[in-house]
Amino acid sequence: MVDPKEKHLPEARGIYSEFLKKNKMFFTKERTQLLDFIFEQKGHFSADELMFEMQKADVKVSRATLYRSLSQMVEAGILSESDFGHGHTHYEIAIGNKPHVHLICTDSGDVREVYSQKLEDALNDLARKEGFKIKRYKIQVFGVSKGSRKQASKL
Amino acid sequence: MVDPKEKHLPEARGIYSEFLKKNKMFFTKERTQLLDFIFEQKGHFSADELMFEMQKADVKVSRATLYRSLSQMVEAGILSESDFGHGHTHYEIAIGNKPHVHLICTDSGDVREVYSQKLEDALNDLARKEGFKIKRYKIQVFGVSKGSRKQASKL
DNA sequence: CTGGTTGCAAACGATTTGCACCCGC
DNA sequence: GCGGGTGCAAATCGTTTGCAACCAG
Repeated sequence: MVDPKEKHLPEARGIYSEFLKKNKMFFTKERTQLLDFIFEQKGHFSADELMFEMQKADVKVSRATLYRSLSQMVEAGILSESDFGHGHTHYEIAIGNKPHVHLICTDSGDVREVYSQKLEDALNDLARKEGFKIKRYKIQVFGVSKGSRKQASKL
Repeated sequence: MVDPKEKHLPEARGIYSEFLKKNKMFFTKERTQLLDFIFEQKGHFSADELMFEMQKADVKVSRATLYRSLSQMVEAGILSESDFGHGHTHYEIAIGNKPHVHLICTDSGDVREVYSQKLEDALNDLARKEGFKIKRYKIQVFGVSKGSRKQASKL
C-alpha cells in the first residue's frame, strides 16, 4: 500500500497537465518538481512537512507556490485534503487510492487509514436516497486504538 | 428535529457542571449564559455567528470567553465540532443528537444532516475489527444536492 | 511578445494567550 | 481570601495575496 503511488505518477502528470491546459495555465518547472516530489511522499503530509522535506532534497519552491499548487492538485482530484484537528491541513495522494476512513487516535495522535466496502455501500445508499451526488467524502473517526493508551490525562 | 434541544438543556447543565467541578472550575455567570444561549441555536453555528447573535440578544460575553467555553463544551461532550471547509469551525449540540452525516453541497454551500443506521453499523464493525474504540466521528460528504445546481463555474 | 507565474513580504482571519482586574465558592 | 475567570488587546499561525520581476508557449 505504499508503492502503488509511484506507478500513478504518470497518470497524475496527465491529469494535472489536462487540468492546467483547461484553465489556461502552464506546466511550469515548479509545478513539475512539486508533483514529482509529492509522489515520493508516503501517507499524509502537511504543507509544512513538504516544505521541510523539499529543503532537505534541494527542491526550491516557495511556500506561496506550494500552497497554490496544492490547491490546484486538490481541485484536479490528484490530492485530497483532511483535517485531523492538528491545526493544519493534511494532504494525501488521491489517485489510485480509494476513499477511506481515518482512524485518529486521540492518545497517540496516530492516524491509520482503513477501507470498508460496507461503509462505502452505506454511503452510496444514503446519497441515492437523498438525491445527492457524491463528489468526495471524508470520514474521521476519533478514538483510542488498542495499542496506544498513553499516560492518562483523563480521569 | 429542532425542538429536542430545549429538553436537553437541563441534561447539558448537569454535564457541564460535573465537567467543571471535576476540573476545579466554576460555573460562572458567563458560562451559564453561554450554555443557555447555545441551546437556543438551531443546527450548526460558528463562533462568529454566535458572537453576532449574542450581541443582538444582549448577551455580553467576550470572544475570548466564547472560544474558551466552546472548547470546554466540546471536551465535555456537549457540543461537537465540524469543519465544512468554510475556513472556520462549526459547532452543534451533541447531546440527544446521534452522530450523523453532513451532506455538503459544493454548489449552494448548503449543509444537510442525515442519519443512517447502516452506516453506523458499518463503522462499528470496522472499529471492532481494527481494535479501535470510537469516541466520536465526523463524516462529511461533499457533492451536489439535487435541488441546487447553481450557475456553472465548472463546465 | 504576452499573459500566466514566482517569490517575497505583507496581509488575513480564525483562534489563542498574557495580563490586570474581577468573582465564585 | 484564594484560585480560577474575564475582557482586552496583542500575539499566533496556517494560509492567502499584492506586486515586480520572470518564464512558458
